[in-house]
Amino acid sequence: MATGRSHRPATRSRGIPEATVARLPLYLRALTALSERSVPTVSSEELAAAAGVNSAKLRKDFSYLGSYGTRGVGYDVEYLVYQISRELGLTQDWPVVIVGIGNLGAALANYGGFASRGFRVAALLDADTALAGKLVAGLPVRHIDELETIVADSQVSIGVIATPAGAAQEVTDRLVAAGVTSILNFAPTVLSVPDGVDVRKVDLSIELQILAFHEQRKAGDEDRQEPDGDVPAVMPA
Amino acid sequence: MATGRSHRPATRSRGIPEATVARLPLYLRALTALSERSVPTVSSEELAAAAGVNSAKLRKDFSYLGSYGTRGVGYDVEYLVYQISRELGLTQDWPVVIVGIGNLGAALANYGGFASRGFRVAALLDADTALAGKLVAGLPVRHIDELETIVADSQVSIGVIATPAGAAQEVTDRLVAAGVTSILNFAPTVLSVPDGVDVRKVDLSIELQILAFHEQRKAGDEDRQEPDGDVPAVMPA
DNA sequence: TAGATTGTTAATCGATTAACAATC
DNA sequence: TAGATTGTTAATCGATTAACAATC
Repeated sequence: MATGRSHRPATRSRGIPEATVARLPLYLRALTALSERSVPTVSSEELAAAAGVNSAKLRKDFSYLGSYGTRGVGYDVEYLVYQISRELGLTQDWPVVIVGIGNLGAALANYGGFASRGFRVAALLDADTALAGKLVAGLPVRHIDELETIVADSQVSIGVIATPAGAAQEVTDRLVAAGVTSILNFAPTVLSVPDGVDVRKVDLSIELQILAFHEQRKAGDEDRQEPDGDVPAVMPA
Repeated sequence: MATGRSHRPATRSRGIPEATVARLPLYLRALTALSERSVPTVSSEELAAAAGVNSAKLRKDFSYLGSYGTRGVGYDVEYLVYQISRELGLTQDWPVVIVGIGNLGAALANYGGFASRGFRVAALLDADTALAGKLVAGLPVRHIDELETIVADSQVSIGVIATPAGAAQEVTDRLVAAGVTSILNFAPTVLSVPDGVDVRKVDLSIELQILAFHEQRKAGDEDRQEPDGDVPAVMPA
């Protein structure tokens, strides 16, 4: 979660809360849909509904970006799309490499939402020499040994890891050494990285376990009269 | 996020914080690794390091589960594995259906972490009749029209959506109508569900955008002298 | 007993939300 | 002007963290 040094000039008080940053893409998606339907303006209430949050939260979030709305009217859709895109850094091009072109890596390479938002797949890398040259999503798979060259040549700063867990740390180390400073990790491992490198993790198994927890509670509430709270099968009463 | 009614008997004060629930799978994974190496006990400090959190947080988290440690000694690995598994509901079997067997759906079907934690793929479903019968991860793809029967027959309460965004809401409605009460959504859409149904969302595009935001800030700190803060290309100076 | 480490307290921090004055 | 809706305040809630007494 290190965000680098924070010696911001008081341009206009920086520091957008993480929770807000995480919701900006949600707003952007809803706004893009409105834009495609040529809707000119939208109220916080409507937009919040489309994004699945409450409107007070949305207005608070937007207040960190500036005053981009008009009281009594709402927000100009196009203008807000631009402002949020700019704030998120999507007005520039972000070359990414995907490492590990198994089922998941291929799925990611084919994912449409990539290109549409300033992200460009600079290369697909895999350790399996048998894969080299094979086309996935129109791009040739290249060997992992080309990692350093590609990251340097294409100025890649974002890496996506879709390797097995066992390979993830080594790949991370190589990416970081080559100059990558943001990593999206799909491998089920905790990665260690130096300060200044951001890691985000996507973990199917964790999400399912969280669902199971809540699911179990629902079952406990209804079926049986609660499968016995805290006391495990170890103790007498 | 609805967790159903909460008329808990004061068994021993329920209500594990969401943030804690979300970390239990992390601890469990670290503990499982220790268990495989036959490590008998572990301190909060060691386990926290392995899970990538700080030890105060870990001890606080565990305190919600009960007093499963021994002062001066640490935690018994096997016992803790069992307690956390039980708390998460992983001591029972959870049949899940995966809907949408494209690249991503296939990747999910092949994902090993599934079976290892009480999750069992009850069926793979797709709307494409051409896919029907094809084996993916050893299971035949079945037509989406079998959804209702399968959910009922296999007592499926968890559904995984890996369809295109356009199909996700309809699939959700059918899953919910058929009795599914937990949904893991990989489609980039906000789903609406009735109370009592939990939805968790995994969104590649959102994760990348969050990384881009931080990446942009790093670049702004070092390269240029900050790409001009708030004032867009619209205004003069 | 001395050393180690848990479980809990209390302080702090960050996020959410309702309410409403400002203002289009 | 009257109605609508933003932007902001302030209260509340939940999560994090350091510190340490309890206790093995």
